[in-house]
Amino acid sequence: MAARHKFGRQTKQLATVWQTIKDDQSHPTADQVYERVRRQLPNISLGTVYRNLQKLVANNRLQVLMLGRSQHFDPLVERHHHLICESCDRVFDLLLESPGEIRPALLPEDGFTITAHHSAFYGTCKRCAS
Amino acid sequence: MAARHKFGRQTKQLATVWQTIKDDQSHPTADQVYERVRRQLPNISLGTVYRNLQKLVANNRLQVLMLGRSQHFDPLVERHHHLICESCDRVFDLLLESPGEIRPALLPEDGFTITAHHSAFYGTCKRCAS
DNA sequence: ATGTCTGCAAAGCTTTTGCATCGTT
DNA sequence: AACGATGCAAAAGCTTTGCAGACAT
Repeated sequence: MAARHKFGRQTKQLATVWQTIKDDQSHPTADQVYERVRRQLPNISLGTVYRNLQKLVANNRLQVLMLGRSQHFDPLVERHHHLICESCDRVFDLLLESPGEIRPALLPEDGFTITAHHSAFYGTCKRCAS
Repeated sequence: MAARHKFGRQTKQLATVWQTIKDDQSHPTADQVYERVRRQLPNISLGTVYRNLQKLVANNRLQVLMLGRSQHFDPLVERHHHLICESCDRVFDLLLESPGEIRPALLPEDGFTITAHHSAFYGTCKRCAS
């Protein structure tokens, strides 16, 4: 009944996954996290990495970004958007000045050229609200 | 070398896929298109549906929207955004008044409640541009 | 002691692909 | 006749899951 129950048990696998990703700005995939964590815990399994990443997402310590066919994990959980280079596939965080207002100064290295964008709005439709 | 070469051959599979989706606003997945097309061409294969959908995308007759783990196809190819009901998973098109300006009047049935949104901007980073 | 978490491997789901054959041009 | 498209089935890529044993509390 202690507060930490909601986070489940403290295992070295979970701790290592978190340590590996908490300051990472490269938006790694589960597999990339697996490869890095493996250097410290050679016996960890990919399934465990997935389960721990899910747990961190459920506890709001990570955000998931779906790109192509894979999930990318982002320790920046405040609402923000993404800049995706179609040439090297790197992903940059794009912070907002105020809701809906983009801060151009944060375009990476001041040199990102935007050629397309897409926005998705999530919520509840009229039919489901009633 | 005729102009129609760029569209490839005219097969009844391609024609049926197109007829099935061209006026559809429900953003069906490949599998949903397959199920509908199958009612007219019972022997069509899922692989053929995928190949024809790809062809229509390549010819700019369809747009792809990645949601969760699946591709959704949209015959509305002008730049627009999406409204996704998290309760029933329906997807609504959201047109723009001018680039970057959302037209609230188009919120489906005037009754869609937005709780979250995410934007992705695509382009070229400084490193790749040089 | 209890029940959660782990490693392993198998299965799942969506999408792609190899190949022999069919059908358009 | 030529070669692009099809059907079938297998494979691929990513993620989830069943299970028996290990571990945290």
